[in-house]
Amino acid sequence: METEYVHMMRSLSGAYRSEEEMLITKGPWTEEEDSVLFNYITVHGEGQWNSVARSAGLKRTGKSCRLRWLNYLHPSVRRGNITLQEQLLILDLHSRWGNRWSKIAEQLPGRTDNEIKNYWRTRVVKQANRLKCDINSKQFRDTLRFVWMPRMQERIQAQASSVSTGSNTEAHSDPFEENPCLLSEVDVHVPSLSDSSVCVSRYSAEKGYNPWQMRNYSDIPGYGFGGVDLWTDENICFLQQQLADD
DNA sequence: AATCCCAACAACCGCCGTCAC
DNA sequence: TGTGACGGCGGTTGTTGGGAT
Repeated sequence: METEYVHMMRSLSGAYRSEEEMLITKGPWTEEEDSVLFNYITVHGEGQWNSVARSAGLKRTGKSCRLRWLNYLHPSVRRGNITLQEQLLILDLHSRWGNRWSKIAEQLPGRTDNEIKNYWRTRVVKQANRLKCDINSKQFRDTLRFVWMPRMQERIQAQASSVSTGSNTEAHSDPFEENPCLLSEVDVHVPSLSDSSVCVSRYSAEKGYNPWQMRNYSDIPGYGFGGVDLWTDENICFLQQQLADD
């Protein structure tokens, strides 16, 4: 990221190609810039980003304004940790669509493609690296889809039932909690999860687990979730075992 | 208290598709 | 049909804050 210092040095060395380029500010947005952009878009609306930058008097590129608005200033942007439901949905949709971040983001209300991309890289890719596993390998993808995701689903159901019994103290700021149909709505638009359920059964049978006889996933060695973040050492260890078994 | 390391996130860059001229 | 401007997208990098040493 370019600092004011670099900016100044480039100016002095004549590294900028034009007067206009010299005036472009880079790096983190200030509160004042945010305020200017927000007020301008509130009055004039989105689009025509280059003219937004010019007309609002911001020394930013149109692209930079667009990104700042979409990823940070837009009223619908949700801040805070990615919930279990969202994690599951990201894994599910990524298994179908790959790195189509913007498409995946469309299915997660208030989440941006950048946020999802960051989640994927900092959590999932990192864990794959820890497991010395190629993130694109069939082995890793199958394990995620047929072992990991069902575990998450169980966890979500457990969480939901604890909500219904009043034992859950978490704040209800999660759109999926407010509207549990969201997950199934997504399944209307994309291939159903049911195909993976069949495979889960097949996979479990191969591993000697009968999902229909199991009262819960605690019958699977290594099952258990500490906090909302699923990528705990314990769970990674479990994944490692599954991958090793294959 | 100082330093190092790493995770998380914000922002930039380059490429590509679209559209107007 | 060619070309330039613009916007969207995915990949990558820089910054920062917090925990470990």
